[in-house]
Amino acid sequence: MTGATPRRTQAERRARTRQAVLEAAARRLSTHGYAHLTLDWVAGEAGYSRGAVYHQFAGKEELALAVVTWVEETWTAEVGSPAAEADPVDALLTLARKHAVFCRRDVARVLLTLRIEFAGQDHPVGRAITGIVDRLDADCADLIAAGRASGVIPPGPPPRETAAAYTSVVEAVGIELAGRTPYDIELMDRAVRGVLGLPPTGN
Amino acid sequence: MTGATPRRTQAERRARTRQAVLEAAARRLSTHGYAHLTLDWVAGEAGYSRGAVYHQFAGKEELALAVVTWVEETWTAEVGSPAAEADPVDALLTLARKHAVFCRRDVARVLLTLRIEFAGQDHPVGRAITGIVDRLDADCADLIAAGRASGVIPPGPPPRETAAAYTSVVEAVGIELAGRTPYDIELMDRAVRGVLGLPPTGN
DNA sequence: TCTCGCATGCAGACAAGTCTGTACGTCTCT
DNA sequence: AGAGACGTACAGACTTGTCTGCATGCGAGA
Repeated sequence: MTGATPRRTQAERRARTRQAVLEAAARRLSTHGYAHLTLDWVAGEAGYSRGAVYHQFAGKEELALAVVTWVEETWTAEVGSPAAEADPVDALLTLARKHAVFCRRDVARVLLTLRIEFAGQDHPVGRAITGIVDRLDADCADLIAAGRASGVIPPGPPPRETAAAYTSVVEAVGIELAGRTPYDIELMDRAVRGVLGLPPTGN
Repeated sequence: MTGATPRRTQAERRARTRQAVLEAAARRLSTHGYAHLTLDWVAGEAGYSRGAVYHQFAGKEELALAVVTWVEETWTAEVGSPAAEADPVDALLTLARKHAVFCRRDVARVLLTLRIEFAGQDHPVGRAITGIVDRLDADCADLIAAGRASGVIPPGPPPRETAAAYTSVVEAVGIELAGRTPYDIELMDRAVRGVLGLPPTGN
């Protein structure tokens, strides 16, 4: 029995189930949000029952938090880390472009959807999202301040406000133009350059 | 005898109740979304019971739709109409600035919240929102095309995509920097100019 | 102007549906 | 055979929508 037999180890079986549930939940969260996320739908979509979901995750909230950390790790690997360059301008422009590419996937909406849904509330999922966004905002503010200090970024509003505008613009353009290649990247570039005060055609 | 006297006509009484319910629902929708909107909370916040809400509106969905049309009318009066100018560039820049001012109010988030919540679904409330947004997108696309034709807006991606980027940027910056005067308007200007391909400092 | 009958605004109780979380049984792997 | 993965039945909580009853405003007639 060496062929495609469903002969799996317990750990592999568990990991496979967990991943299937995680992806189904991410897909549902990105389009319907947390409130409309029913564990019955997630389990069925993943090919299991609710019992399996509860065996893998403590509950609905834990599942959503797992999705958030999973998406964040994916985002950091594909967007955040590649954009860690020396030059602040390059870093900010690269981050924006990479994010536009990242948004071509359906799960990219998860963070935006949950952030909007839990804005102004005190919920563990909302806190996780704001923690991620706040860190990103702070990093971008530092980059902007450094760029202003070295002269590669023209002066303007305070770094915190400029960074807030930068991240919100990156998020919005990425989601709104998701998949409309190649205009998603071009318009992302335009918007970011505008916020930072850079000249239109610098590439 | 304007507030203390409970001697009011029926029509006035009805209008007062309806407005109180409408405002409470708008506040809740902007921060918690449709799914977390409980009629019990709305009624209590407005100073009535659920029976009053059901007497004024056919149900939860009708209430949300009424909030949407109310917010849209307010937005059109304060943002859309004042921005109807002859010059496309002035119209787009004025619209963005007026929207930044509009976003300083708490109910401004309603359209964004509901749009995100019902994205990718088939729901009457979602359809109402997308209808509003689509009309605005189309109008902005026409403005951009006209501006390109007359030469006041430099060439770039197709008007539809540029308009989508424009509206999403206006929405995002307005919400994210709501109230941070005067940087909300300045960064709104920067972002919009960037999307349209206009030079940074033209004011 | 007073009063009576009707319509309307509004509150509370009730029924029905939905979802979460838990308990327990079954099957598969070690 | 024991342990873990998974399915199913059940209880509890929450919300929507409806229905009934009471209070208040409005118009007609004496």
